[in-house]
Amino acid sequence: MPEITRGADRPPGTRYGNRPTMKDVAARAGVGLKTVSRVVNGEPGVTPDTERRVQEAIDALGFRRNDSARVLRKGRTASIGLVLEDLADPFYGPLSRAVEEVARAHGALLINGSSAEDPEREQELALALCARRVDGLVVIPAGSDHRYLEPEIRAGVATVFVDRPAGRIDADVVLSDNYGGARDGVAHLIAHGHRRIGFIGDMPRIHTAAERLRGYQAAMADADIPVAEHWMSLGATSPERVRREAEAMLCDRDPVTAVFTGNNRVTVTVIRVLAEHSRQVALVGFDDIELADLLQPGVTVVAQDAAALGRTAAERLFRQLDGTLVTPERIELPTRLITRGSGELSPAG
Amino acid sequence: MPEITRGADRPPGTRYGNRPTMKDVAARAGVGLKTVSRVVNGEPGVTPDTERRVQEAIDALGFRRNDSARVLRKGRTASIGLVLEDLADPFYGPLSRAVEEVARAHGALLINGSSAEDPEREQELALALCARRVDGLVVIPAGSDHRYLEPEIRAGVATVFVDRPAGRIDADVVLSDNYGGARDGVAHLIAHGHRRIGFIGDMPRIHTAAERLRGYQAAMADADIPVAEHWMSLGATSPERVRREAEAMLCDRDPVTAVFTGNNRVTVTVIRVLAEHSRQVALVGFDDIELADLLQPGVTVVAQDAAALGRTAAERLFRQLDGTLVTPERIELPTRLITRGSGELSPAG
DNA sequence: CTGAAAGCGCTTACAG
DNA sequence: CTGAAAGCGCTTACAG
Repeated sequence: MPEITRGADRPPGTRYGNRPTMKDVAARAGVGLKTVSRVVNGEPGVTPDTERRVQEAIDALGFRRNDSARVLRKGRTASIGLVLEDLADPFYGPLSRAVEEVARAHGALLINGSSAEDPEREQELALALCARRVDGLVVIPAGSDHRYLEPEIRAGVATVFVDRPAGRIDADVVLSDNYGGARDGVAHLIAHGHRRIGFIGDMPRIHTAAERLRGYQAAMADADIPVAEHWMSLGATSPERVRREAEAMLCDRDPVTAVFTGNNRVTVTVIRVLAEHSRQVALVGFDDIELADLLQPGVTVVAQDAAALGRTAAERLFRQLDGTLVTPERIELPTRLITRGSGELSPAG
Repeated sequence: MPEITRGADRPPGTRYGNRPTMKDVAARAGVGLKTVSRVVNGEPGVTPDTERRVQEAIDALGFRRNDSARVLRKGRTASIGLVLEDLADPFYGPLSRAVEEVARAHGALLINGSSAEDPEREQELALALCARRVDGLVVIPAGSDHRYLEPEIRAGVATVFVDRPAGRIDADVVLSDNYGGARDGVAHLIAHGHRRIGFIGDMPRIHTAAERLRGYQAAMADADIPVAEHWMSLGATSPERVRREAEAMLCDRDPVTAVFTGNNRVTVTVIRVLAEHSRQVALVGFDDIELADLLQPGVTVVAQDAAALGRTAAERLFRQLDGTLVTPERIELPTRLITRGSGELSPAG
């Protein structure tokens, strides 16, 4: 096993000082710098013999082109940034993967960052990515004011917002039909005889949460059902809060017979609460969840297509970079109601 | 709304050509380049008055330092790469997030890439990241020969392998105790009276799959239970194959009374098969899965701590970069048996 | 077919 | 306290 030299053994600040450069390759092959560049980049105009000599020098020295230097000269970095809420959330995994696949198809790398739903952290991250001169940015907004990105967009950073709209700037946005999905989900509960329906969602400043609540309210209004204030609860999706709210709605003097949950995290907690509850309560949740079909009853959901959101956004990003796209648009992807049992329970008593 | 200039309106190849540089700021503020650099980097030795003038020029021009250029001069890029199998897999989300958090604490960005379990793609990705001169690389290996990374490691790229060991090179490795976890899980089934226990796992070339099979075999041997060849199945984790194998084991003339599943994807499919099956069959799965506690029966699992794997690996990576770490080590994190019902069923008949 | 010079946007090392 | 020159490792534009 060859001794592997670690950072510690090298003079500080010269991590790559011992890396061979094109200059080293040129010297060894006895050719000019530009000729090495030609060989490395597969450009034409090099005799087979010269090419062979250069290639030998490359192999002997273990040369690998420094793309950072290349980037500085070329302008484009062939990398894009993705700012999302939390990579660990099962909703963002597929979205992120979809963005990555599109990036890969365009020869670009993907830099990921989690904002943890903190607007300041979102901004810090997005601007750090711009400082690295990513070619484009896919942002799932945590904040509601994105004017800080205007100079970057003007300087040529392609930008697409996903899942939630951009705040106070005109930009490409790819969303799910949150309003329509929630409205359909709640209408489904109403169609099964429910009138006392609770809504538990995420913090009201999050666009998707507000839109889904609006959908709930529209469905209730369409059916002429007056909504009690305490049937609606927006706030942090921590299990503690959701549990408290769900229990309150269920044990009220005036208990709900069905609950519509505003996202996957809320749904999971409410399922737990309902499992401990004696009376059967209907449930429809926004976002699909794994194994939803195997629970008793199966969980009826309004599913959005996370991968499609990511794919659509990334494709628009690269079309911006192509110059094919000029006018910002708002794209809305449909949701899908998947019935599995929990949403088809009729009101008890 | 101000007109936003898109890529299309700019001469090709000069995306950032219109970005102000330190030189522009210097000219506008009437100072030298180095003075701008001092202000931008918060270095001492600038009069308050000069600093103010420079700051004004920065704001007026909308200057943002080009970190790509900075990196070229400084040596370190303050970015690390993570090569994993699939960002969309619920196991890798938390792992990835944990790596990101550690990177963030060290002021570094994270570039993610999915190998899709393809050794060639792993290599291509890892080398592309090296060409970008990431400071370090966290790799969840798809391949079994990582000698291609030797020149990079020698050149100073910190490297840590996670989840599976490196192949044919000496490097830091952070693993779960796959062997011990599987052995304990199978021993748990044996303790509940099972002797006919099936094992369905991932492809044998994947280290974790092989180790878990070894754990299964050890537990069976410890209990003096001879293992029939057709009780063990390693292969692709596609639902089709897993379903076929599970059904074969269950409907055999000599059916198993319990199944040990080798990872989360296999577990999910086997749960589906068992749900359709008339006879109750015990199940213990490797990897925890969401909502496992809410199924009927709850799913007993051998859980690994994905976040801890990521955190541990990333921390070692930065310790390599500090120079605090010199000798490659193999770290094994414990697994945890979580009993929820399915693993405590006794053999039927 | 080949290469010397200039430059990408910064930082380093040094001199005033 | 301040700045001119050189250089990081490439590519571009040009000349031979």
